[in-house]
Amino acid sequence: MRLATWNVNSVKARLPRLLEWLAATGPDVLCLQELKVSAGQFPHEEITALGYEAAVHGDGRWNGVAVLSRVGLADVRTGFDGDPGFPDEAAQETRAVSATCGGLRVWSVYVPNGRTPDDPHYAYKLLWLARLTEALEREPAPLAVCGDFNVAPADDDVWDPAVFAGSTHVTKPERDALAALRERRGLHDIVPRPLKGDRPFTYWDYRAGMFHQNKGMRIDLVYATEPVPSRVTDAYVDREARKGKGPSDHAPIVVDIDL
DNA sequence: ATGTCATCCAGCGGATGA
Repeated sequence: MRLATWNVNSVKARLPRLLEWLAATGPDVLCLQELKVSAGQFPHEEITALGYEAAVHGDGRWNGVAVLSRVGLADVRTGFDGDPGFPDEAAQETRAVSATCGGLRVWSVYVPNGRTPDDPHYAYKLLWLARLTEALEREPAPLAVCGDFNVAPADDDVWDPAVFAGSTHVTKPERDALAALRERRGLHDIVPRPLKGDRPFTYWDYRAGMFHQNKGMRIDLVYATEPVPSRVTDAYVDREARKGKGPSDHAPIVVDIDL
């Protein structure tokens, strides 16, 4: 199985590149984040034409996630029990969707950004991760949780730790929340190889030539329970998809698994 | 690093979020 995840930063703006990438790369399952469309506006026709079914959770301008599959799409669930919402429980955002694809339970998640550690969105981010952890404990195996976690798990996962000192994505509470999520459900971090450079960054800010200088971050992650990690035959960040005209600011991760 | 991008609402630019 070829499993992939990609924050496309608007499925509408990225559609030509997404379709081209799907045809060229041929993932069996693709998790998408930051669709920025309602479920009704999702380009189902174009995706279906390439042989994929899509489970979509989106409500408009922000967020939005999907699971695309060409190996079956069953037991689709949008959101999860305990999703805290912001600014209150009732204002749930479209940040998680899950489905069973070819025997694998797959989640596509878009963790809240957090903005700054003193912002209410930061507390929301930590609560959201805690509630996600609880929801994942109720999920069957084998399980893969893929997406934009908006946390760099270690200092090596940012281009210069000094630049990020004290800012969101690298704080201890965020990293602890991520570690708890992994440990409580037995999830393993499937670290992809970079196609260039020594570290598998997945995100580079649009500004200041950050991609060109490889000043990136590893904030998109693929977590999976055994036996998936021990059956990975290859995993890489497709930095080619970050190049050229009109890219997302994130690159896809591609994982090949001999299930 | 704060150099861009996408979106919305209102209307061709500013606010918002990342």
